[in-house]
Amino acid sequence: MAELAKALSHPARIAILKLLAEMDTCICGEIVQELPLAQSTVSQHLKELKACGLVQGEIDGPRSCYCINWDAMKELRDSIGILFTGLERGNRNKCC
Amino acid sequence: MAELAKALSHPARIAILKLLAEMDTCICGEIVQELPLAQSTVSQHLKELKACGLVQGEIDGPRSCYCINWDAMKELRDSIGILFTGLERGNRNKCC
DNA sequence: GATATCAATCGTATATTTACGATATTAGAT
DNA sequence: ATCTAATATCGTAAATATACGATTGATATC
Repeated sequence: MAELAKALSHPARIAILKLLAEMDTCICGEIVQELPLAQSTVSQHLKELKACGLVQGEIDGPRSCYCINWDAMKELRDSIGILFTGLERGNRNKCC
Repeated sequence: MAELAKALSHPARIAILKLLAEMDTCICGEIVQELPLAQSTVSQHLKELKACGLVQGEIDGPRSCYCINWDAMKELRDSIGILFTGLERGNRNKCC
């Protein structure tokens, strides 16, 4: 879980995930155009997102096609959900 | 949001949050006992969790009392939720 | 006031992350 | 076969994160 959270711990990667989530077409280097980062840097972030499973990649001719792995996103949401069980119970603290 | 995610990006901090969420009493140095880390390290993690608002602290005599800030947790859940709108729509990808 | 306890902070060594330019790789176009 | 465009990878510098021991600070107890 910490691993998945780490993927979300950088603004650039969140921006990438948002882009992929919004565009239904799985863009590739269009991401580079949208972000103020070098191509190699974006490629590196995409690699990390792919490594932890949050996105999938497909080599489509000379260009690459990335898209969100919604199953992994579901897992992420569920695992984070554990932390919020207290919210549903309306937990209040004894002190603080 | 990246800032909050970063707080969750380390196993020790997740462990601390879980401890605080489970025990209704706001423990302090008991956390040190539960984790295989030095006191100073735990203190540092607590400081980070406090800095991003996920936990609150109170100095109670010679000891410190920490507890979860449930409002901040709610915000975290909501902000992360943005990424999952596609899940509710049953999003499927065009490719990959 | 001296002492003990709990926790925060400091200093520091090591590891990891981040970003970039340069280079390599791949496949379509000429 | 060559050239071009889109990406991935490599090498590397700078910044940040992590962990620890040592020290400091605060408060209760003797």
